[in-house]
Amino acid sequence: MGDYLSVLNPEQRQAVLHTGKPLLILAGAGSGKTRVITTKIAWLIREQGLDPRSILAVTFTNKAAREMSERARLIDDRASAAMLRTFHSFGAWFLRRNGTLGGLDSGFVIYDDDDQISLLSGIMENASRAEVRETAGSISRAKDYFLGPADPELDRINYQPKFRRIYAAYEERMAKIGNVDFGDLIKKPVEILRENPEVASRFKNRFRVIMVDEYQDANIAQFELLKTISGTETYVCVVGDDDQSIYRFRGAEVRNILEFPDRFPGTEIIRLERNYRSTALILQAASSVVARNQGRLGKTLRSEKGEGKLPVMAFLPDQDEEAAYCASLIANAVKKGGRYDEWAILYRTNAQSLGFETEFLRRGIPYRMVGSLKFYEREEIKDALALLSVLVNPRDEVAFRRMVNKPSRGVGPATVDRIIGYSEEFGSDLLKAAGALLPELGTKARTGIETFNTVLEEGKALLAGEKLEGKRKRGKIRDQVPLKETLAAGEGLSSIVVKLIKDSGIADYHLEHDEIAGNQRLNNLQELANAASLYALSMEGLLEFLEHIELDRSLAEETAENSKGVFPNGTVTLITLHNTKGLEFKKVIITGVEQGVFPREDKKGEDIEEERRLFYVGATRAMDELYFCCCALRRLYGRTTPTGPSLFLREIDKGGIRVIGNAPYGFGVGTGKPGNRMPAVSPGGRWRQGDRVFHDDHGYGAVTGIRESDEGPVVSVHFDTGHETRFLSEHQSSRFTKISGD
DNA sequence: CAATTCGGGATCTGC
DNA sequence: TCCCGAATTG
Repeated sequence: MGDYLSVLNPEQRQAVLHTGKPLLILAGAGSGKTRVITTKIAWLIREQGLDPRSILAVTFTNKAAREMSERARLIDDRASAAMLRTFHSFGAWFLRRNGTLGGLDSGFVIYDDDDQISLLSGIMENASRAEVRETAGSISRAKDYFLGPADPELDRINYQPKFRRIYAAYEERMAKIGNVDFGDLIKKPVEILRENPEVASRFKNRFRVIMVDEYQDANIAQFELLKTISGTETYVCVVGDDDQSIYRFRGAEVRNILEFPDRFPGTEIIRLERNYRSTALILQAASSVVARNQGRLGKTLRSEKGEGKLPVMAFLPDQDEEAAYCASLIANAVKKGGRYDEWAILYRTNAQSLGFETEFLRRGIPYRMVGSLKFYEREEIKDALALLSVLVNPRDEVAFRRMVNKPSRGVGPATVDRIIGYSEEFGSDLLKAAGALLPELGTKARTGIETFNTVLEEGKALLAGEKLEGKRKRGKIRDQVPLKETLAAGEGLSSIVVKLIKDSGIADYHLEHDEIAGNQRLNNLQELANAASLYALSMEGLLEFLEHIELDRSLAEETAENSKGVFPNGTVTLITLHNTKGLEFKKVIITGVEQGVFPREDKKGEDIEEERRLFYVGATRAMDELYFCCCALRRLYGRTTPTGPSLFLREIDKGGIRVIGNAPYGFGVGTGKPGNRMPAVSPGGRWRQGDRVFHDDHGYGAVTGIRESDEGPVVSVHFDTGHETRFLSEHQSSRFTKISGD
């Protein structure tokens, strides 16, 4: 037996060697599940003589898919022929080949949330922005649950009677356009497979082994997809951890993992409970919180690393101090010989990253931000992508609307509506409809449409004629471009990206429109062109490029990161808690662990359980050191609000942590070091008699007293208007702003 | 049609 | 606080 098996512990080996019945691997954080999956793939090929092409491994993120592919290949090269994809990319792959069975042309573009909202706002004409957003969310959720507009159960998603009608209209519109949204990437394949048993059996025969990673994040539609492509002979193996299910908000269904044994009869379960990543004290802190959840299978993680250092709970006055504290921790550690890349700063929402960025820039601490680089959400990038979308799919109403009059070409909304109404006669082809409508338009609109059409036609010609005259044409185009040297066409597909953004005037538009960031915007467009250079200059290449962008937003991050230069000690990672899934760091600081921030104020019931799992995920990223930061004041929505320690901090075993700074009154701990007391905390936490306060309704006032009650400290306030009030410092503090005192 | 102003809402989380 | 869309204005 190969020595690649000897590095496994008994449970891992058991999981790798398991065959026959369906298998559910319950893998705690840091228990080596990726190693198990990759080893299993290699083992199946090597020892079981399986054709790699008959193995399908599904993950949720592209990062995970890439990592898995690399690691499997390291053990056995043939693993590269196995199909390793995310659920969504598998769906897209399926639809490109079999979409016609469901009335879908293979040249579809994937709509993201914004596009979805744009499309929907055309249907819900009088609705507010928020309402459209909400409805778009409902439609996505419905698709996650595999519910169509006619489904009786649809009420559970959105009980409004009109929702069905809107959902149906949306589907109809989308079908006419010939594109798909994220939900369709899962839902449509299932529908096609159900309606075409011969296709389904082809898949059931092709895939002898199907593995699903992070199974706790699967939604109902994804479960259905798994069901429809796995036959009686297919070996199904799912790996997951119910404690790490953090995507309920987008339809993930923990029940999938809880009920897996029922849905796949004969399932065997293997638990991986040895944790190789974190110290025992870190696991203890993480587990003591997640253990409060009701709906969980329950498992005991044991550390293989020894007790380690006490996790730290740092209480800080405000978010500026929080950033300063983190910066000092890191700077000191690096001074002692540590590396920047040992550290990660975790936060609940992207908005929290700003303070750290400022502080790190000021102190010269190198950092990188993961995930939040909303590169593809930038206006100029979306514009360029919309142009490319119209090129591959001239029925793309959303993209057409966005770009036909941008920059302004005298094509007003009335004209656009006419074109769209007229497009029926041209199989919804908007470019053809616009062309046909030309004679009826005024001079301004006519020249505008002509320009737009010409740009796209030339683009199309460039795509189609590449083999014959690609080189010659490229030269010519470069000459006619008015713009400075800033945008350079490179290899392959990048030439067409550059051509479109120049000729359409979008590059100039952004350069001039935004005096401050104009150049940056141009750089971003260049970045997009650079990314495109990896793809072939053809329709297929363009489709691949667009699909990659929609499904894997990390693409631009990597290029942007490379240009930053090399740091000898690496960079600190700034990252949202959600984005840390699957990652690990030596030292982790979880920031903003305050009630109202994490968990957010509006979370309760099952949502709180999900936040707890998120806490668990974050804490178990840490290998050696773990810190929690909790501020007494935080600026939220531009307003400074008093905040209290998160529920989760209260749930941690106080024996297993070290406290730094002033824990609020009633928190249950003094200061970390006995005998070295910090100044006594005031009753009522941050409130003291004599403090000046401000209240939105009553204006200015002063704290007149604090007394204890069953529910915690009660603060009395006398307003300058004469009005008297009392509030529970614990719960209602957020309505009062302290303006003096300390 | 573009520039300016005003007011309200937003910040979750992400394939 | 900031950003975006709608309304207002030139």
